[in-house]
Amino acid sequence: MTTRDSDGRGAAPAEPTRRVRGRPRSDEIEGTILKVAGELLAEGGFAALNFDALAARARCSKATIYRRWTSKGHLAVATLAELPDPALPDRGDLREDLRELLGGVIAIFNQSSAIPVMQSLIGERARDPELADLLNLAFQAKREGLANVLRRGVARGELPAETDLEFLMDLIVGPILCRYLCTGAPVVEEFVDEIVEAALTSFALRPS
Amino acid sequence: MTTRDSDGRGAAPAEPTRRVRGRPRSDEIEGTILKVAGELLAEGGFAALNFDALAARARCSKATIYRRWTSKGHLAVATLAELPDPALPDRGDLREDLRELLGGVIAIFNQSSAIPVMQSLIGERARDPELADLLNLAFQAKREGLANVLRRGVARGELPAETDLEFLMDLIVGPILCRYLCTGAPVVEEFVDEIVEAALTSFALRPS
Amino acid sequence: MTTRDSDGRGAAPAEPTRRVRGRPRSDEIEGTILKVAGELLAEGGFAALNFDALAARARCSKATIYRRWTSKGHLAVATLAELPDPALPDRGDLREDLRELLGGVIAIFNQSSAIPVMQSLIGERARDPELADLLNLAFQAKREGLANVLRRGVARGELPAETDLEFLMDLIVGPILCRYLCTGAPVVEEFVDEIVEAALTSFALRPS
Amino acid sequence: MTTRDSDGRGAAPAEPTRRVRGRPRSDEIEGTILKVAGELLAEGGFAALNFDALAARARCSKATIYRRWTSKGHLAVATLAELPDPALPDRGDLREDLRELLGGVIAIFNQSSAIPVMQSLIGERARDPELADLLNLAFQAKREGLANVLRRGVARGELPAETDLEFLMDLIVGPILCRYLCTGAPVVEEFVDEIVEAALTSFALRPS
DNA sequence: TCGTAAGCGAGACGGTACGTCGAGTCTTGCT
DNA sequence: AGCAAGACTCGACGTACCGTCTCGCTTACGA
Repeated sequence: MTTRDSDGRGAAPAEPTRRVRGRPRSDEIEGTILKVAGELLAEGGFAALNFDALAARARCSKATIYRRWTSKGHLAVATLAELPDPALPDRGDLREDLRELLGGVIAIFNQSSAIPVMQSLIGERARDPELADLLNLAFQAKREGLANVLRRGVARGELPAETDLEFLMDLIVGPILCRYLCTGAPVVEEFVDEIVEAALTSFALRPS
Repeated sequence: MTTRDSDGRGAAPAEPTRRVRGRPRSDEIEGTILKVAGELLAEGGFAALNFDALAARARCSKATIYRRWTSKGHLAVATLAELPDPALPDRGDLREDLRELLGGVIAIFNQSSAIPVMQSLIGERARDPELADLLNLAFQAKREGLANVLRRGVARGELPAETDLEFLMDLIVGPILCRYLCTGAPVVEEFVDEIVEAALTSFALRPS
Repeated sequence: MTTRDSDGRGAAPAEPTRRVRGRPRSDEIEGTILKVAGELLAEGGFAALNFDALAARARCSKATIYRRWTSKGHLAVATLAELPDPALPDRGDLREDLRELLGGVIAIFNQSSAIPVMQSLIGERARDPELADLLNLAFQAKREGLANVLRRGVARGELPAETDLEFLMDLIVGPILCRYLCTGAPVVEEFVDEIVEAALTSFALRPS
Repeated sequence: MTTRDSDGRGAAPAEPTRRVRGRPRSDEIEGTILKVAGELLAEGGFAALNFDALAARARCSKATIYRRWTSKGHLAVATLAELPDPALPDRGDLREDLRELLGGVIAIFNQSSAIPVMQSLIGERARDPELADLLNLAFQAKREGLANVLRRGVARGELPAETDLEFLMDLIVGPILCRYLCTGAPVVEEFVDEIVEAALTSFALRPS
């Protein structure tokens, strides 16, 4: 998800006058910038995401970057959105689905450089409300997979119909984020399993 | 808790020659700096904690600040440590104690400007490992109260003796931090109560 | 005098196949650009002659300008060449002719915005030798009128045949340029008259 | 003559509280900057006077330069002021004195890189009125030597008491500047001698 | 009449310099 | 030795302009 200034008009079907005047922006450059930005972030975290260095390594000019993303934060959010999403499991069992989904998520996080990036972005929230919104959107998107799994659990009768899904998600996601972002403690499969157990114990109708 | 470089208090018994050469440091200035730093942080977050501005408002020189705290991060951690600690409840009931303790904590956080400061500090973790350690210490200190309450619950037989307290604390603290730091959602009494209920449902021997 | 790249006027006699393929350049735009360029120069000097702003105000594209003038300097020289030339006097008396010619010149300069433009162009000489040549041509053209008047003075016997006209022109033009370009002092009729007197005193055979 | 923001208090005798607080500005750096600036100007004219390059070559930071001179123009004027002044001749004869003084001046100019610098500065006059004032002061200072020689000529009776010295100076200096700045023609001893001859023919009481 | 070469508006592009700002350090003279 | 003041280095920031380029459209000649 990039932050082009001219987007978000929302699903215009059969875009008739979509052809804008002037030279179109280069998609290739956009990809290169995101790739290089990801590399820089992986190498040295948010602090290393330096527009001068980025421009030099992407062989483009700073203006070309600023034309697309108005700040380091926006760019970092965009690289975050490039992260792969884990496969959505659907095995017919809530416990199984949760373990698989969360296992996939932490596998992706553990072997990417996304954690320091997220930490830095949280630091930027304080100064840039627009970035905060962007970040919320990104978070929401990431939570959507979890919401789907839980909704299926409700449909299957594994969770009560009146379950407060938002709270349940906080309960599941919170401890993971706490380790990733605050304490820096390792997040492993067993930790996730314990969380799933605790959540199901608290909420599930038939704790198997 | 400041981070004087020449700490080591408590070691020298009967400090007779404690009188060092030269002019002694002014305690008054130290308090002023912390106060002003807190104001700046409250006004504009970590970004507003600018040493030039701070020196000007505290009517001291930058050197005087650096002599005490070696970086912005250290200073911010110090202001965080100035936050009051909630009273440690001990009513003989785990549920009551947890609700009171956590309620006190969120009351303090909700009416201070500590949240953006913590967000910023998490952002700094990525760049400064030394700061990360400092921050961990500060976190640990804050968790100590919770650990005490839980330990008393174990002693009273409300929790199994083999309970993984670290995990339980992650389970309790995680959702709160998740809201404070990531989603920015409000943290109210009801939310805390739900967390306590869920935690006790999962772990308590007699869920009352 | 513009600086079309496809100049070569005057050479081809009876240009039969002069008609090139493709859409011909718009003369109207050319005039508009020169007009707007003159306005910009008058408003803020050479620095204000900004191709982006110029294109916007002339409602044309930058490419259209660059197609005609290869640089800011060339364009500025072109606007300078748009200045009117004073009438060439021929009253049969050198003193009279000089006073009239020079009076006409300073009248034009005083009420145009050409001075800051010339100053800026002199500044560009240092960096762009090609522009320097262009500027020399423009200067030469402006001096030609003066040369004619002086040559008629020689022909009438008012000046010695062996007079170094180049030097005499420097002597006459120098003080005026000195004021216009260096000191910024006002250039009025009396000043010109004094120069003419001094020049004739030094060079004329019969100082009337 | 530098352009320190805090100067011009004018000849306070026995400056008592002249000692300002804080670290004093480094004279050494100031000299280095001026030297390097002169080199850059000599190498590539005003366009090469690039603050980044200058800072790199002078091994100082841009802020240190900006602290002293607020723009390229100011800095260039300062390097101009570093030019040596010719010896003030006083042989008791106006013609001799003028030839020697002007010969000295053109010798200095011809073997320095001051001409393109002056051209560029004239270009900047148009945009920066403050610089224009600075430049006028510098010009005035340079003219002072000539004014002294002429005043002595008046005192000796070689020039009429009522001579308009300002005009006479324009007459002498104008042609030289014209060549240096506008036409780029060489300025040699013979040219200066001709000017002196012409000026004396027009103004001197006893044209020797 | 229709193809095609050039002109055209729009605006993205790589470069380069700008002037500013914040961090952390250093250098004065005074206390 | 601490202190206020303020200069210092370093390096990123975001902006602006230059001169070039790439689009898709328009114009008018010539086949």
